[in-house]
Amino acid sequence: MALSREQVIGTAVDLLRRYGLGDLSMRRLARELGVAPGALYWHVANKQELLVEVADALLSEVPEVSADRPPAEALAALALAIREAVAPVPDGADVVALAYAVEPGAARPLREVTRLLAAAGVPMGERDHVAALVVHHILGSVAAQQDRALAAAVDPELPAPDAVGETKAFEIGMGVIVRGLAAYR
Amino acid sequence: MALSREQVIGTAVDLLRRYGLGDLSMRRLARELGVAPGALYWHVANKQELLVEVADALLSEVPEVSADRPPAEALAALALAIREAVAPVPDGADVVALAYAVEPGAARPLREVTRLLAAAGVPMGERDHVAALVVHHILGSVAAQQDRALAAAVDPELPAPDAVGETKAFEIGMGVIVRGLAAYR
DNA sequence: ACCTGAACACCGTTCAAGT
DNA sequence: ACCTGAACACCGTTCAAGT
Repeated sequence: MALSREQVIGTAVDLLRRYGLGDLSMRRLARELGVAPGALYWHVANKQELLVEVADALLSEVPEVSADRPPAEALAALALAIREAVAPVPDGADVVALAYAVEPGAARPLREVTRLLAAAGVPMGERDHVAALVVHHILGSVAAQQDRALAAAVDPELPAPDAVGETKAFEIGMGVIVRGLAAYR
Repeated sequence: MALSREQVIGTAVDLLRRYGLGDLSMRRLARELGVAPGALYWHVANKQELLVEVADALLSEVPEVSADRPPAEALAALALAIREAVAPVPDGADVVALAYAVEPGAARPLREVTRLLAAAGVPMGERDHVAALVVHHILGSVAAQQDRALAAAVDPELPAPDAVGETKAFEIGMGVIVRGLAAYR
């Protein structure tokens, strides 16, 4: 049976989950699928397009946030949920950051951030920029954690990041943002 | 005369300033210096170490912030200064983000962020995490701007980012953080 | 329509051997 | 001490030619 675009993206997600971005090359992906490297270019235009699709796949797993809470609280919960979807995937933050840079509003959970900011009283002209702050905090914090995990794997002298501590650190920053939003009410 | 480590780093900075990360390869750098690729490895351990040094060089240009202002105001000025040092260098945000991940406190301006947060009343255990929020906002915002600039260069349909608007967008996010810090006083 | 084979123009890193 | 030459094990992308 012929290769499909979904199959290409799905295997790319698997490869990322298992080995990280370093092993997600077009050639390695082709080998995994049992085809020649050139075959992939019938299904995706290039590697960048593939990575955007991979990021969308990761973010599609973020659960929808319940609407019956105060917006600031819902925002904190959503940020945590995005974090939890991206953090366990090696280099997940880098991949999502690339996709967000290319098209900020492509993935549903990221659009939801903007929607909650609207509900929190952030005016139109500022919404997207505050959303960017929230997204950069999520991705920056996850990327830093993942870099530390990588460094600890290479050099056993270094301490491995502990998940609870990292989440706490993230929430401290998120708290500053949420308190900063109070001024909009 | 023999090659020096400073010469290697300096030429790497030049290459980054002129052509971006895509053209800052060890082989291209060696060609620029008129040596064989292997020669570089006498002066730097590997490419990652080189990039950390490049990031330090970029950040060393950030002017010191005057101490006679209220800390929150000084922090906003410092953030803007860091932004202005990194933004004109293609892929500058990526390079500095890598260095910050490897050793967060290595560069002076980044340590200064933490110092100003202390002055703003942020307690010890939270300082580094709020500093991370500020740094991620700076680097995330610059990286997004640089990605848009790249996209516009490739596809002339897309609008080129305008520097004034980008700075305004950055300051909106920075304003949220600064107001969030007021709770610590 | 979908894929192969082969090529093009690259990478980072290592290391014996030279000066 | 410092560098060359040459190799190793890779990259992303293109494209004529095949089925």
